[in-house]
Amino acid sequence: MPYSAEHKQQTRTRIIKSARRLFNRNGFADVTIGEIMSDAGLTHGGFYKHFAAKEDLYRVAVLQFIRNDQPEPWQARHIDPKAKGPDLARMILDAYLSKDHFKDREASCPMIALPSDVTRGNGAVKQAFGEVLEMMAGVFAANLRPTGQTSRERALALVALAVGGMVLARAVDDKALADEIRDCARKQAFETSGWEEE
Amino acid sequence: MPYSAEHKQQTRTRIIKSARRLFNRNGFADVTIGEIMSDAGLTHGGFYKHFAAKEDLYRVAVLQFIRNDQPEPWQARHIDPKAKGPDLARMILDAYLSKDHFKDREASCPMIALPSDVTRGNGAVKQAFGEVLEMMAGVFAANLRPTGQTSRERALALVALAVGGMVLARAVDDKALADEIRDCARKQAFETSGWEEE
DNA sequence: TGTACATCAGTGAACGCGCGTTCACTGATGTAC
DNA sequence: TGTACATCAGTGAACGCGCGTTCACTGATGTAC
Repeated sequence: MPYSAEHKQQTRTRIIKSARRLFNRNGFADVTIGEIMSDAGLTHGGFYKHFAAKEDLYRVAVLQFIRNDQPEPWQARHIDPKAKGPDLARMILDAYLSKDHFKDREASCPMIALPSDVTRGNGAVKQAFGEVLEMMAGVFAANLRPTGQTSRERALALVALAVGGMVLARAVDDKALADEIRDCARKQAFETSGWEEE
Repeated sequence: MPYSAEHKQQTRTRIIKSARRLFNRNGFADVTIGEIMSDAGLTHGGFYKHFAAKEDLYRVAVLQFIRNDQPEPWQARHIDPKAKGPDLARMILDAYLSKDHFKDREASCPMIALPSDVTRGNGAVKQAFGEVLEMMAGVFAANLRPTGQTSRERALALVALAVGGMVLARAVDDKALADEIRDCARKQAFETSGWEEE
């Protein structure tokens, strides 16, 4: 066997990381395979030794966010890895609506960076998107006390509120307005969840 | 003067309308000038008698969509033009989170159809985006009783919840999940606003 | 009124370019002996 | 230990295609006389 067993896997991981950053920043259409491979320190031709097509990599790149075992900087700054239960849920919400997350486009959650791209994407990509959503909703639901609505219902609404707040904040020109939206979404999210704000 | 004075203006308007619908559905990159012109009943070459470049039309089409004060079908079906106050606010929320709006991609709110495109777009488009947001938040705020938070704070959170719910519903593959998200966002929105659900 | 003319919206072939993808090749590596 | 070999990740030229854009042309129209 030429090259060690992990060699190809490592290269593949490098490509995915570059892809995720570039797709996150510029969307699917405005990133070329050449750019991604060059960012990963390779040439464009080798791409097809790792992926069948550009769309294939796109799907994997979206999933990289939840498959990634290393927390992004904006997560690490707000989430204590030892935390559990409502504490963990509160920290995840806190990180999600943080200014750190707002600013770090390349490493941000794909639900914020790529919603309209994914909407127009193929089934596989949308399915990957759904997985991200379900994972976040799952953590929330596990730590909500049901009120009039079930905990899942409130968890999904909470995800919608957090994602919507961040998407709008990013799409707006006025920085003060962006902060205001993010802040209002955060306040309402803590009000709805009942988790104690720090 | 060949052709009547309005002739060119009418053609231009026809191109913009076609462009708006197609961009809304497919985004900037995946719509060709040929498609737009063909949709408007013309051939691609004539495009440059009306616009300097594709990007120019994109800007105009998005702005026209945003400034359009004629209600779309999905709005007309849920909003009584004579309604005022909390009734109107409730109807707007109802229309926004409706299945009609969900399905009508071509005429839907740009905050749902184009968020990531606009995020990567220029200042003029982002500013117009902010105008829609403020208009929607304004109607909500005027009809909310302040609780712990000001009515503006809750209004912005309400917009975030509605937009987030719709964006996520659209980006997901599973139709049942899409309906579920939309439903949860709706329930939470009515819970938060205090307006009576129909 | 009719006719010659000027204008310019609209046509469609053509061009240049960049992209995704393919492919023959290279060369670094692990294995066999 | 050294050497011949097989493998296959990675290279980079090339291909095909579709797109935005250009351009010489057409023909419908309003105007001049």
